[in-house]
Amino acid sequence: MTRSQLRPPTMADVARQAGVSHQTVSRVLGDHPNVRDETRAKVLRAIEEMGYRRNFSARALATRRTRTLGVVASNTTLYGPASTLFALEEAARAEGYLVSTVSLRRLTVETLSEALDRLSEGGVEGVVAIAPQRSAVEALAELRHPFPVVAVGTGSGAGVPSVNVDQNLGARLATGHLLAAGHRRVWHLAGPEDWQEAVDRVDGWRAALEEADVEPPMLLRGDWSPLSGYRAGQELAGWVGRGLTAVFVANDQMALGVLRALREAGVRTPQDVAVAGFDDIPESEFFAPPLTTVRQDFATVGKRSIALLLDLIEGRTPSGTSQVSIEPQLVVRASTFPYLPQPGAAPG
Amino acid sequence: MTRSQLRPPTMADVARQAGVSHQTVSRVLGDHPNVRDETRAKVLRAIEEMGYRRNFSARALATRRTRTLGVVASNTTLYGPASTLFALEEAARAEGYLVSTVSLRRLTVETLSEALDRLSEGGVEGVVAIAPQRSAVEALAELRHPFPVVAVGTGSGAGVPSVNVDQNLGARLATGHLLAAGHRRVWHLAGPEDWQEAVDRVDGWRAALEEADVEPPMLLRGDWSPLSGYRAGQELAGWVGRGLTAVFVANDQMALGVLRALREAGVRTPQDVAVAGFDDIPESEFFAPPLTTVRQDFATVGKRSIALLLDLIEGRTPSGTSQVSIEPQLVVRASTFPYLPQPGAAPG
DNA sequence: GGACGTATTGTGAGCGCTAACAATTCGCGC
DNA sequence: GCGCGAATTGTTAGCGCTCACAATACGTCC
Repeated sequence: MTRSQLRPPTMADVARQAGVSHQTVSRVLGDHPNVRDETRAKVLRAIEEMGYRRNFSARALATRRTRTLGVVASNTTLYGPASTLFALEEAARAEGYLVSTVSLRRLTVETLSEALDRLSEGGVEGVVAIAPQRSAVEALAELRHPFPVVAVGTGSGAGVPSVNVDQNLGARLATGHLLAAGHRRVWHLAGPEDWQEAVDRVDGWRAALEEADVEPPMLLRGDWSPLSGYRAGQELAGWVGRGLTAVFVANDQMALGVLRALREAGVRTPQDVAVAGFDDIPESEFFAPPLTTVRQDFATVGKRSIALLLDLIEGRTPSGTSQVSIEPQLVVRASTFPYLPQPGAAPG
Repeated sequence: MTRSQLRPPTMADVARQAGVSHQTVSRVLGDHPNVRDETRAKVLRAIEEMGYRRNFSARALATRRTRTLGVVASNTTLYGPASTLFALEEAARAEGYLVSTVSLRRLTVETLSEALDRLSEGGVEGVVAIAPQRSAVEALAELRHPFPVVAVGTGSGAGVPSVNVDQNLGARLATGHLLAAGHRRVWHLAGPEDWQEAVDRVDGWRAALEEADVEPPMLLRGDWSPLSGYRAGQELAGWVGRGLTAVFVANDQMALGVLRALREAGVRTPQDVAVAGFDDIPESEFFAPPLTTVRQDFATVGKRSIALLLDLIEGRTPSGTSQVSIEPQLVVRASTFPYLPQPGAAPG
């Protein structure tokens, strides 16, 4: 780090300083075996002295590899997408890849297409698309891109390689848990219709009821937000005493709103109405009361997605058929069982 | 998109097909003015036909620009970092840059240094480091890197260009609000000591009290988590009736835990104890009761950070002196004023 | 001591693009 | 019909690296 010149030093500069050829420098940097220790030391010293760093673009051009993956996501401040994003980056890093992200406010054919173009121009070797909206799924299948794409959260129906948590199973776990606790019927506050996850959770809920030979009650819709949950909760409160004793809410944020609306209406949870959520956001354990919910293993989603994408990039796996499914897990807390876990009892 | 060959088509291929020189193709792609319309059309047609896409690495090598920025962050599943990340990417995209992210579990000198190295190898032209831990700040100042770095959340003390929300002001707003509401003293549940933001909030809290000629009560510490807030809340509950009527909690998640502990202890909020938080996470409005808190404008943080970083990259601004400060905003809800906003009244 | 195999180092040719400059074409006035 | 400037197109060098191959050095064995 002695000299500071306008142009950063090149491999040739280092080679000259070390008295070797540029190729030998390349070998040292590439950890090739056939370099004499003495030579290696000489080269490393020169590199250190000059503060040399290998030029990314030149390397990428020569090797035809950028070692960069792209991720397209939306709603990245929500717990689920943020966790998935984190897991993806960590998994990619473990495989020696860098991740370029494009975060969309809204996921439409246009924004998705634009995002893929951008990433393409940015030289990514493949893309993971966190695309829970159904519209996005179709777009993904149709759009042309010069690299493989793995979808996350699209459900397994699309003709695109994808990785998903089994939402249907999660919904059945939650609903089944409420039925097993003795509730005759279980209501459902669903997410937006154009979200595949919302659809799958509705299906799972319905399946669990039908299996128990119960007629599904009226379906309520929210938009994932606490506010929409609050409004639905006010409506639900009107059904207390008329057969409503248990609600399965499609995510924890809406469940928070439901809990609040019920409380305001003088309805006790879980004594009068039991409430279960979905996602297990970190706050759920501290809701009033602590929320029974379904936990998704985002770390595994990230790892499997990257693994699948790299398989596709290396041509190890035929595109189009690969579908990975991951099991969610029921977390039972006081909102469905008064005598169960209090905060602090479960790991924070 | 007619032919599918092993090697993707190059600019020379397109040129041949269009019957022009590769440089003309380059001009068309670069939107140069001096190209005849007819020629441009010919070239565009060839590009379309062959599904040609400009090679990122070659372009970057020739121009010496990757148009990629790096971001180092930690705790990216928390609302604050996630929001900042989102804002940064959006701002960078608006300026024509792609963002590569490295998300750390823990921010230490080693992990930070490693992250910068990775990003450097990834060819970024500059880096934004979301580094709220004080240890990270020192590391940033010392580490050598061949590109400019802008710090976010480090406070303005470090010798590094940085962008910060004025945490001290935010704490004074919250504390002052409680004092103005008639509380004699205001307690404080602080964040971890090694977070600059926690320190600044403590300072602001103290300043507001001193200005009102009030002796600061005992300081409590948490780790930002709801669980730590819950435990602190249990302790606080013991002080009710002995001078405790108001608590300023250093973030909303801990405030959630405090609210829960107080409720369990039979302490009413805000009638017995008023509680204010910090961050304004989306859930705050639906806590029981809705939480008074301090909102940070992450979108502005993102925009200003990217603007500063690009200034540094272009050499428009001398490094080392630039400090940007952004004002936070008090959001008053029912946890400090019983007759104030109910959920649904404020925008969702 | 010479031949042969192996470890080590060097050389030359791209990778696919842009920048600088050279060459050509075109339009127009006289 | 010629000359000139502007518009348009082509040519030539790299950008800094890796890959394939050539060259050299070093041992070892008979």
